[in-house]
Amino acid sequence: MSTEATEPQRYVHAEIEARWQRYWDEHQTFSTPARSGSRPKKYVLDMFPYPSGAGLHVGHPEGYTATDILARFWRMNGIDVLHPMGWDAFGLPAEQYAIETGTHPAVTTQKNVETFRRQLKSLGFSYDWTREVDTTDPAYVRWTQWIFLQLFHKGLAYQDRVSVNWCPALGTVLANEEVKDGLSERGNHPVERVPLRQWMMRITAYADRLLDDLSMVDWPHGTLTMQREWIGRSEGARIVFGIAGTEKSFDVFTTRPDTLIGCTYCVLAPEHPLVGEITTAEQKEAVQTYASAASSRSDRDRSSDAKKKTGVFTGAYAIHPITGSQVPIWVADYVLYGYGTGAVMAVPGHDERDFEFAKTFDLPIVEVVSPDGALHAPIAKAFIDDGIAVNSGEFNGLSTAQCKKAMIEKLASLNKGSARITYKLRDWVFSRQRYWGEPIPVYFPVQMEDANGNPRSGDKHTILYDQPIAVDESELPLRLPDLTDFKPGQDPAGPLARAVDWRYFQKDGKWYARETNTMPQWAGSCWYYLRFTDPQNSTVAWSEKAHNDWMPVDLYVGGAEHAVLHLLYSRFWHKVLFDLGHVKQPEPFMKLVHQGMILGEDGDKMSKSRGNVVNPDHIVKMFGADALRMYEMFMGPLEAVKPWQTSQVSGVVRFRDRLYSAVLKNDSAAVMGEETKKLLHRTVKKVTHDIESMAFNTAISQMMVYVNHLYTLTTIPLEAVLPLILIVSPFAPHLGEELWNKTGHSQSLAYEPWPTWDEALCVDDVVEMAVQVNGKVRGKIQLAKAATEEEARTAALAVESVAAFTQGKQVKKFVYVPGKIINLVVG
RNA sequence: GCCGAAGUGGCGGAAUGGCAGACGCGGUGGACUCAAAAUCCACUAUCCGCAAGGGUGUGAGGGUUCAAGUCCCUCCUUCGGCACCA
Repeated sequence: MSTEATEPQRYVHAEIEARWQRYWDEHQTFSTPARSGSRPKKYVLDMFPYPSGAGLHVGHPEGYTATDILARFWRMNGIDVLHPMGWDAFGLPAEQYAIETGTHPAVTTQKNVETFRRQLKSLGFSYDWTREVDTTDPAYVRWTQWIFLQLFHKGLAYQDRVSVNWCPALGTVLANEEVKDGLSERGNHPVERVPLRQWMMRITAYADRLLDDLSMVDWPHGTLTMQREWIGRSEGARIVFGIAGTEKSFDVFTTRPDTLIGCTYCVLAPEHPLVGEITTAEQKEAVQTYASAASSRSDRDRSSDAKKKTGVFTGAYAIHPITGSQVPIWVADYVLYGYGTGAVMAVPGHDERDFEFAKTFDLPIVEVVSPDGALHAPIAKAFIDDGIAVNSGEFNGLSTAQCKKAMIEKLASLNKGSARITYKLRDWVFSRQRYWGEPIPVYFPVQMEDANGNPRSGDKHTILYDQPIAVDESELPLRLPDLTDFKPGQDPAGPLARAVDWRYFQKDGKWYARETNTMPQWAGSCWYYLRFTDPQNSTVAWSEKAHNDWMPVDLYVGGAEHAVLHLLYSRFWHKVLFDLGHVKQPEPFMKLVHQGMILGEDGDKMSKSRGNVVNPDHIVKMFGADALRMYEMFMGPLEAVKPWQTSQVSGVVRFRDRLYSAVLKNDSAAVMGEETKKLLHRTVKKVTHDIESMAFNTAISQMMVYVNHLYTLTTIPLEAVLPLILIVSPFAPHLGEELWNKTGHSQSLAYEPWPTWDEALCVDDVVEMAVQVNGKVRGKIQLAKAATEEEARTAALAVESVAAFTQGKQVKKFVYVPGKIINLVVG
């Protein structure tokens, strides 16, 4: 026999990985099983990507590898797994590219999807590719529009004129969170505030349920907090203030009704409709100037110089609902029109902002809550904590909690107020003035000036936006018209307004106009997890059976950047669908995990401009898909933010190659020694537990320990490596399949039962224990776990290195924790 | 400012209150080789010491405990999120 023949073969990743990927494709290894009901299921979901032109980024495979490991692990545990992938493919970049080059967004999208699919396939993920969905596919859009209509029919989708962030350069409205310092987050174009007709989603109707049902899900603590904060429920009171000399009144919202007696002035938001009505002639000019200046500034600008308080007196006075005294009414932009009632009662003694404002404009400050019941005038700073009511007449002496209650009762009896709950959460601006989104399936009657006119040829007409008509479900999907010019233009109606043949149509001799706004990118991602259960269904969005088979999502993995918006919008739609009976659980995502961001080698966020982007194609080519997968899992805890280091990849490459050649050296006749057997069982146990708790880095480390041990053996028994092949396979599936095949198996290991362990082999009867003297390790002993305290003491004192420190001293205390530690306290 | 997460060798990181630094990268030495690469083996927190051994050490300072990276208090730094929410 030649030396070459006995030399273990090298692991040629390019050839082996391509071969197994082909095998999985040809054998449909990962097609989703038909559910019979007798086996448990797991729905393992990744946040699907936006297929950008830049292709996959090393950040993507991090979460995808984590879910793939669990999907493969659960299959091997006899669980039916749904593990799909798709594309969140509407969005601004494709449209921007279309504007620049004239290439249709559908063409760009298709090309990008192909790149993403090829790249994901090259990583060996066990997705069921027959379930792929694409949010831009008319067969998908159809059902997004269908869900919109359900919301519309329930009165949850409505039109309103709202002051929005209009970006003329992008020709679209941006969400507050998409605007940074008066510029658009994408492209840095200037943004202005203008009132526009918009489609809104009444998410506020679901505020309490969105808040309460967070108790039903297993999500990261921080994400739950962020959602709660975003909803921002706050309990307080609505209080009515009359306006002196008129019949008019206004409501304020306060969380501190107990401080009402200390109210020395009121403040209206500049946008408040009463401002124009109550301002006196002398103050008119100043107020108008102030209000118009405030309205032209963005929310962000208005809040950026929050420290400096500005405002103008209206000349009008409000009547205090309890004392009947008159307090001045001011206008100031620290009061937000969009929150509460857009008006506040100012209690400078007990609110920091009111205090600053009162100081600036020399308004009176009264103490009505005291920390100790005594009086402290003048007050040096606002006392905002709970205390005891003072200077409050009949309420004096009450605690803050008692006083709140008493004040609300008093107000109610006077018909001047009531308990009230307010939310920070606002309704969702749902329309976009863009081309590349789902058309909103609504149309409006058109009134022609000349009854024989044709709106398509520009004859004068009026669109009756207040009479929206839903497109009939049978006509869905309402497709986008083909355009060649995607430029946004001046018209806030968006590019679709130019497709006049599409926009205007006749029915029964009357003209109608389609809605030219489109849906936001969130729409498609709000319900894709439902479509994955039944992606090809052409009669319903998903069948009841498909829903029952797979919902809810058991594990959802994605970036923390979606902690609020995507997850909140998605939960909102889900709850609406729940109320309509289309889904059966109130919450869609049971367990949520955020993978941490992967930074560049320089420790900065990866970005093209920094030039620190790592392309997964390059890593796969150099080291192989299994190496990339294992490296990303070995880098550190999944949730942690961590820097990429290409030099570290060689560690997992060596591990893979050592494992490969150790297995190939196996001897089927050899029997495991006791030490090997114990370590194998412990390794299987630890890897199993670590996968379940998603501690992939320590699972890999344990397998490395085991492989290192195999290298100390002169012969490696086959029985010592078979379980190893199985437990490494979720991490390195190509390696697993190759070795499973080379150890005489003709079938894929994808459904091979997961190895078990013998607990008895995982515990030692005799352990090495450290012996401490005054907390410092001074020696080691071998001791039975069952040893008595007396045996332990004798053994410990017999150790020479220990005796050196106890010599001539008295043992004041003897600490013995069996199997853990011995500590001699001497003095 | 508020909320959240985190600070451990040269680097990534590990450690149910019980021997800090598993595992990996890098480094040093050795084996193999004509030589190199690859591979294999050993060592590798730091200070004093020829060694045996000892001292110090988990962002800083206190505390609880026989015992603290881990629990408590004060502070510093970094990252992420929110930001006049009445």
